[in-house]
Amino acid sequence: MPKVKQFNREKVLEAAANIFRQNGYNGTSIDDILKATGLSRSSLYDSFRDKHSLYLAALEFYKHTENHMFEEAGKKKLNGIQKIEYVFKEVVNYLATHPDDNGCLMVNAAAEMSKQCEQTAQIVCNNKDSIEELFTVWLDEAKKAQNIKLSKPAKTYGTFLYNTLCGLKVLSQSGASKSDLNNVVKLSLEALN
Amino acid sequence: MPKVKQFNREKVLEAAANIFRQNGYNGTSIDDILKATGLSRSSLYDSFRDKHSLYLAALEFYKHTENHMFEEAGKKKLNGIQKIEYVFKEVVNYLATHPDDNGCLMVNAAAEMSKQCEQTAQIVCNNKDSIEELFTVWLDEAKKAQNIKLSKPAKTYGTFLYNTLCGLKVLSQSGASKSDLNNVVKLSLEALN
DNA sequence: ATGTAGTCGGAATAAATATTCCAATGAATT
DNA sequence: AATTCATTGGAATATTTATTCCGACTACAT
Repeated sequence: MPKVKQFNREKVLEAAANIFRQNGYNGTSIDDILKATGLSRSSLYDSFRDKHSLYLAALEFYKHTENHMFEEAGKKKLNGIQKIEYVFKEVVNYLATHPDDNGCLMVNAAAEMSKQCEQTAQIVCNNKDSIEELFTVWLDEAKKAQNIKLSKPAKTYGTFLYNTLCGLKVLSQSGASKSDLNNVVKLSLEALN
Repeated sequence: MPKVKQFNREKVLEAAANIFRQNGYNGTSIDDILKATGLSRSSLYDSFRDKHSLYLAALEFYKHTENHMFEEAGKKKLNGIQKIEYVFKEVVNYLATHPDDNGCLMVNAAAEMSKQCEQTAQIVCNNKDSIEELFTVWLDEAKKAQNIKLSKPAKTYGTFLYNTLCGLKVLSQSGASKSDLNNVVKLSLEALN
């Protein structure tokens, strides 16, 4: 049998996602990636085809990571509203405690790449749809349990909450403090009537 | 007297801002800029120093353009709330009617450059502060005129509205429809109690 | 008309870039 | 121990990049 893989694919994708998040796609060189992932040049091209394919793989990985956090929230013994609160608390906490991480790879991808790369646009769009949908499900859950009464379709509020989420990720890159972010979350949640 | 300038500085900055908005800083080459602005290579370096300085100048120009629209809203015979409504309507309309413009240069700069370039971070931060402040003034105005009663400091709502604004600019790059954007605005404005 | 000084076009440069290629390495099976 | 083959390091390549430089041009005051 041949030599076994010396690197862990998930660790590599995580490191790649981090470096792309910091510098953007066009701002990250192959050498940057090699340094960040510890990969050899050959391994990168052998296992991930090229820089662009690695970027898309890292973006997908990032999406799954974030979705995983959302699904964890979904499994908790909380009502719909509390799940939403939990998710926003997690996001704000992450943004505030990782000031050097340059926000969110997905938002950065939407800003930098969605008009240059159709595949990125697809991932960004799918991500929006799935998170929006998750919010919507939780809102319907809360409505059925009579924790809340929505004067509009739940989907409308789902979009609103996703908009808040995207805003937070930009705001954290624009010099906002943690209490700023918390206040935004508080007002957004109070808007659910 | 020497030959007079053959190009209009504002037009150049506008064209530069547009191409940077579409491709990002690192995604835009000098050749892209020359094509977009009609400038000669020599003129670019003579009049704008280098690519990076041109980027910062274009970002400042973009900021002034957006601020101008906001100040126009401020001059209208509208109450505070109506001014806010007007501004959001303008933004949504622009985003929806310019699908190829890749959103907002300021948001894209925050995402792509704020961690790589201290000067960009400064401009982004100043922009946040001034727009937030404008919202806050208008909210205070509306409160004084008893068009609204705010249960929290006006500044808190100002930040919230700026967050909504940033969200909209990301959302429009993530496949959201115009009615999605309108619904987000509607819910955000209803949150002002 | 002539001189002046900023403008322009494009060649030249120098550096950075993504990607390919190949020989050497090393882990696991036989 | 020998064989196997993916992995690895690094040199080599080809392209793109930002920037500089210089000669030609042109609009204006004299």
